[in-house]
Amino acid sequence: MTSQRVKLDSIDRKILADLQDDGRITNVELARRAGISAPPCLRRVRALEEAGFIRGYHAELDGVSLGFHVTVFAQVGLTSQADADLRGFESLVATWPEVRECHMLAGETDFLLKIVAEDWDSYQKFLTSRLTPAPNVAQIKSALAIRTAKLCPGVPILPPDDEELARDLEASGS
Amino acid sequence: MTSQRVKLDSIDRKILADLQDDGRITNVELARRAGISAPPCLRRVRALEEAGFIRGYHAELDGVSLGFHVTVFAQVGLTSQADADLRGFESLVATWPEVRECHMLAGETDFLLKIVAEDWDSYQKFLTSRLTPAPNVAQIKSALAIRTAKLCPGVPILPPDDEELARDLEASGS
DNA sequence: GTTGAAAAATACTAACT
DNA sequence: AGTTAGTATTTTTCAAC
Repeated sequence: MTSQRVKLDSIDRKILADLQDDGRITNVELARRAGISAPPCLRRVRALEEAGFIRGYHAELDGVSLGFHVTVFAQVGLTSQADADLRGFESLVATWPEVRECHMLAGETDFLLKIVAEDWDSYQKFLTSRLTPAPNVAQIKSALAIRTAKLCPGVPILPPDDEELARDLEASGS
Repeated sequence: MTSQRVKLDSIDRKILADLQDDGRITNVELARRAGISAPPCLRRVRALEEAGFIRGYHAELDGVSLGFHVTVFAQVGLTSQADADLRGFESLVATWPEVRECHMLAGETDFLLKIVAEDWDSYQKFLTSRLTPAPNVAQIKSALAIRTAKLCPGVPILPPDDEELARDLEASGS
């Protein structure tokens, strides 16, 4: 962690894109795709982890196969918009495993929650026993997701084109 | 792929929960936590992958560090609700890397898109050059996410409690 | 200070019990 | 499902630019 790289070169971007695409790729394959040998590739990965560019690694599970048939986006409005109350709601939501995402929206100072449940009944139970009675909750609008057409993890990081990669490879080799 | 396990026992659930939490966990550590030895643990993982419970593995990247400062939830209404038109929109959206998720919502037959961009300008550019001119798009409501308070990947699968795990371990050992 | 190469440790895979 | 042996990968150490 001694060297905090200020800027990512195209090799780093290629590594990050490949790791987001396949989190269990072997280091040698990752190095081969990036055009460098394995040891410096592993050092770059460790550095990227230490620097916080990589937050972790996760298996992507199939929700439907595991019995989670319902995804709901709930828009929650609060009565108080004081910072302490907003943080309090976020802290409470963080303790509920059904809530997978919690985003604070601009303009109307309310939250968008992505909630995953086994079926509609269990979601209703969560709604009435957890979310509705929570402090500061003024209104809830639930939108059921019929089907998920696309579900990409992470960010739209693009692997560098061959030209850029070749240039940085030459720069790192000289 | 010969044995399609019809039901998951608590050991499988423990394995899935651990893999979702840490996708690069070693097989020996995974086996240790599940209470079985490494080879059968790896066989279970392969079976879970073949059966489709595990869709893949991904590195979780930090969007802000990588320059993606904007997350927008766009609610898109279409003019035509014919199945072919819905599928056509989904297919088009699938080609845009900025769109990370696309969910079809119930009731109003429109879509909720999760869009990640570098800044507000690049989002506007995407909006005017890609989404707005797309066929069948009638209206778009954009909601900017100020901050993301919670972002859990996947599903709320719970690791089995020790009692249930001990029972299944005894059953598998006999 | 970073990269490339080689050796030691570890984990994974495939057999058999 | 557990054990053992073979293979491959990761990790560490060292030399070179």
